[in-house]
Amino acid sequence: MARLSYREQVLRLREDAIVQAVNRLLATKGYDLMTVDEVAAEAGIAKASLYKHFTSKEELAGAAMVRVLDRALAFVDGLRAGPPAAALDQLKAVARWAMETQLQGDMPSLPAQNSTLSASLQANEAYMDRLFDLSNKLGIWITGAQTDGSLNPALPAELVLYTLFARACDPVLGLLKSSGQYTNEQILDWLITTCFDGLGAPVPRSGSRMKAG
Amino acid sequence: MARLSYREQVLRLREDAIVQAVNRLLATKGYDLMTVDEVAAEAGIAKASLYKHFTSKEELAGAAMVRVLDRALAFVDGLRAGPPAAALDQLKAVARWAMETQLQGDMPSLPAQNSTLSASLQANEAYMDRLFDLSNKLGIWITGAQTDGSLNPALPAELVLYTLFARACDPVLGLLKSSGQYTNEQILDWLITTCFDGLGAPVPRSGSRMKAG
DNA sequence: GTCTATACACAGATAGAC
DNA sequence: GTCTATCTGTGTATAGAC
Repeated sequence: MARLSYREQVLRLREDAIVQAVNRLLATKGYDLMTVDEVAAEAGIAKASLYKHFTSKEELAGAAMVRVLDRALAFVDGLRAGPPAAALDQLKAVARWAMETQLQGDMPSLPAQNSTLSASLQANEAYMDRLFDLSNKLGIWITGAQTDGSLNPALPAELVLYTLFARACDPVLGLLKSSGQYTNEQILDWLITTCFDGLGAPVPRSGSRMKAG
Repeated sequence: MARLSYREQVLRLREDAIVQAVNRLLATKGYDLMTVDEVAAEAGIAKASLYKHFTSKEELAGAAMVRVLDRALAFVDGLRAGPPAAALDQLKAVARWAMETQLQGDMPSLPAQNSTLSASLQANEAYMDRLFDLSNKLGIWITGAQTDGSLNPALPAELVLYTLFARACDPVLGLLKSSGQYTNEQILDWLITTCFDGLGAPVPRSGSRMKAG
C-alpha cells in the first residue's frame, strides 16, 4: 500500500473524528434523533465541510457500521489466531465483547425498520463485505458448536446468528445499567447467561442426577 | 357505569379507529417514522380533526400503549382466572401471546431513547397504572417460578421482567419471518425456547444421566 | 367536530466566497 | 476543504370557516 501524504493523513484523521462522533451519537440517540448538525458540532467542523467527506446522513451511518464491524472482525480474528478453544466459548467471547461495547456507549444501533436506510446499507459494498465476512466466521463456530452438541442443533444456524446480533444491541442492558444497582460485570454475566442458558433454572450438565419433578 | 349517548358512542368508535391506526403504524414503521398525516389518512379523518381528540403525537403513542397493555392485562387476567398452572407455564404463555401479537403486526414498539417521549409516557397516568399493574402480576409468577426452581433464582426478578418485555419486541422475530422459510408456529416455538432455555443444547431435566463432556 | 389552508420549526443538503 | 448563509422539503400543530 502506498504511503500517504501528509495531507491525506490529516484527511484520514478528520474523517476518523467524524465517524467516531457518529458512532457515539448512534449509540446514545439512535439514527432518527441524530442530526447532522450535532455530528458536525461534535466533530468540530462546519456542516458543509462534513458534506465534502460524506454525501449523506445515510452514508455517515454506513461508515459507523463499517467501523464497528471492523472492530468485531479484529476481535474475531484475534480469537482465531489465539489458542484453540471450544466453538461455544468463542461465541460467548464475541457476545461478551459486543455487550461490553454497548455498555461503554460505543455500539451504534440502527432501526431495522427504516427502508431507505436499509436500502442504502445494502448498496454499501464496504458494509456488506464486512457483514458477510463476520457472518461466515461466526457461522463456522455456530455449526461447530451445534455439531459438538454444545449449541442446540434443532435451531437454524441463521436464528442463532440473528440472535447474537440482536443481543449485541439488547435494550435490557441499558435498562439494567440505568437502574444503577449492579456492576457492569454482573450485568454482563447475567446477559451471557440468559442468552446461552435462558431464563430457566441451571441444570447440571454432567455427572450428577436430578430429582424428578 | 352510565350508559353512553349515541353521540358519545360514535366518538368512542372514531377514537378507537384512530388508536388502531396508530397501533399498526407504530408496529410497522416505529414512532419516529410514523407521521400524524399518515395516522389521519389511515383513520379516514382530517389531521385537524384528529388533534381535537388527541393533543399531540406523543399522546397518540400513549393511547396505543394503553391499548396494548389493556390487551396484555386481559390475557393475564384470563390466565389467572383459568385452571391453576405452574408459574413458569403462565409466563411462557404470556411471552407467546406477546410474540404472536408482534408476528401479526399488532405490537407497537417505541424507541427507549427518545427522552421527550419517555417523559410524556411517565406523566401519562393511564399508561403508568397499567404498566405497574402488569409488572406486579408478572412479578408474582416470576418470584413463584424462582421459588419452585423452574426459573433461575440467581437472576434479579427485575432482569427477568425486562427480558420478557424486550422479547415481546425482539427484532429476531421479524428477521425470521421476512426470510419466509419458516411457519409462524416454528418461529414462536424457537423463540420461546431461546428465551427460556437459551441457545445452548437442551439437557434432560430429570431421570437420565449425561455423558461427561 | 369536521374540514381546507397555513403558520412555524427544524433538519438535510447546497451555494458561493475564501 | 473550510466556512457563513441559504434553500428546500417535510412534519407538528393551529386558525378559522362551516
